[in-house]
Amino acid sequence: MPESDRVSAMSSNKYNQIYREISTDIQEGRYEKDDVLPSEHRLVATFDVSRETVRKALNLLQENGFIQKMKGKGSVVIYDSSMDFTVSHLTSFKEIQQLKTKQYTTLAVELEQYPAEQFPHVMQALELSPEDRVWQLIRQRKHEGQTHIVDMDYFLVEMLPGLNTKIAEDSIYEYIEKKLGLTIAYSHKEITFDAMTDEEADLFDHSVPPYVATVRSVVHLNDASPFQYNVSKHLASEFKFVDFSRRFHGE
Amino acid sequence: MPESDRVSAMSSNKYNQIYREISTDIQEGRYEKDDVLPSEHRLVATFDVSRETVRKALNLLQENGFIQKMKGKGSVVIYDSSMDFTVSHLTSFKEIQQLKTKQYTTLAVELEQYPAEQFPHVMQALELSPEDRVWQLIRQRKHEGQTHIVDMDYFLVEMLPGLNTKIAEDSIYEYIEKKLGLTIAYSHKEITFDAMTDEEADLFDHSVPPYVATVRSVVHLNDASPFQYNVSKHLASEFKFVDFSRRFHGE
DNA sequence: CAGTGGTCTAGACCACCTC
DNA sequence: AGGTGGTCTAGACCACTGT
Repeated sequence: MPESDRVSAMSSNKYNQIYREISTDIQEGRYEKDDVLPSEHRLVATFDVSRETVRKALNLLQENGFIQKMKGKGSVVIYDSSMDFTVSHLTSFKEIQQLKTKQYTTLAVELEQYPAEQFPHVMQALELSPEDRVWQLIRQRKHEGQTHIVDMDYFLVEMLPGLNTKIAEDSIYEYIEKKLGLTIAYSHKEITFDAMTDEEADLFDHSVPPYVATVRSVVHLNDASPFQYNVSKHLASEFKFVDFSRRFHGE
Repeated sequence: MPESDRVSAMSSNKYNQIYREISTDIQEGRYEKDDVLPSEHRLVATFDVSRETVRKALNLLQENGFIQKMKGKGSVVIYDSSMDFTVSHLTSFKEIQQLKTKQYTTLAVELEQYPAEQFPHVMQALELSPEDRVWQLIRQRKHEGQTHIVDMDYFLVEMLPGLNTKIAEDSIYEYIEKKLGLTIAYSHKEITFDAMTDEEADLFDHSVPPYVATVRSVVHLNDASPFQYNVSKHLASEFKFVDFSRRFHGE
């Protein structure tokens, strides 16, 4: 194999390439809000692919909030690059939200192994036996010296044997996907607002208001196995969650 | 047209029918978590459709959190009917969340027309002119005598000329979709956490904690026009937002 | 009417998993 | 090797939108 085989995680099928090309055009302003994309027929000619392939790309654009397709009219751009997509770190599952504006420094406060039975919620969420060993990782996310987020993460030790505080302070997801070759597929999240406990008040330097937005999530891999249990406590006054949803028309 | 034309909003294309049939089977326990669905080949035979049609149905099931497809293996059910999908009213865009457990009574506190310039945020979100007239609708949602949610809604008057408090206390969405024949397509939501204002404290009967979860959303129709601006204030201690997200693999 | 997107088909080739 | 899902094609017919 003489050529570069370093395509990495870049999906290289045709409809994904078309999706990336058009979404970049939208994000960089070559298409503006309310513009109409070229028709499917025209895109078929432009990209020299079949219509179904073009349609897959357009459906991706629609699902991700870039366009709205309209029968008889065309595909209209609905993404406004001037919109506010600032959002708390943890909601990084949605592409748009990768454009995070705040710079955080991450400090690993604790990284220890425990038997799973110490954390019944984790045991249940990750489908563990009481004697399985889990990492408990606690991290502070600071912005301008102020702790905005406290993350508590739980992983099965045997899946992440080499975890250390350096990795924890860089990017765990990069380690998981690039180094271990695992693929993250989906997650369930729950957001609630809670009064701070005393320990939390310490970690947040006794900020006001004494409330946190709690995001609990279970992250699953490709093979549907639950992989990570995360409890992310956000200083309530700094928390913002942004969501784009499509109406479900199947009932 | 001799036959019943009363198909209403029930999408009657093939892949939607297959989607509904299988999702019902999952929700009613005929498939359980970790079961593997029949293969695409088998479903093609069962439903007597082409493979792409079966695949559209399976993709819908995957997008909506019912299954996870795995290359070489099959489609595994990941939906657990025993899971907690209780959620605050406003997040009703996701199908799963229709199974709301709490019973709310709705009281329309105010329904008045104003010039749009009174509400700059609304004017901007709904792309109105200052002199456009908008409805302001304020509703309390009560559970066991306690106000849990205060909704403030804004609509362009000329789009909803017949709005009245009876409709407001029943279902506005039914009125919009069934009576007016409009189709809701998508929405942007923002969730933040705020201290109550004095007016809000009144509407919430001076509950503790004096904090609310604020969900601001702009709802768009089929033709991409912004239709509704909604600010939903939830008593912080009663608020819970549930999200299912798929990892985006296109970058 | 012509142009648009929505649905559906029958077949092909590939990559992945299990035996 | 045989079964699974992933991608892609070329073509068809339909429903909706505009002129």
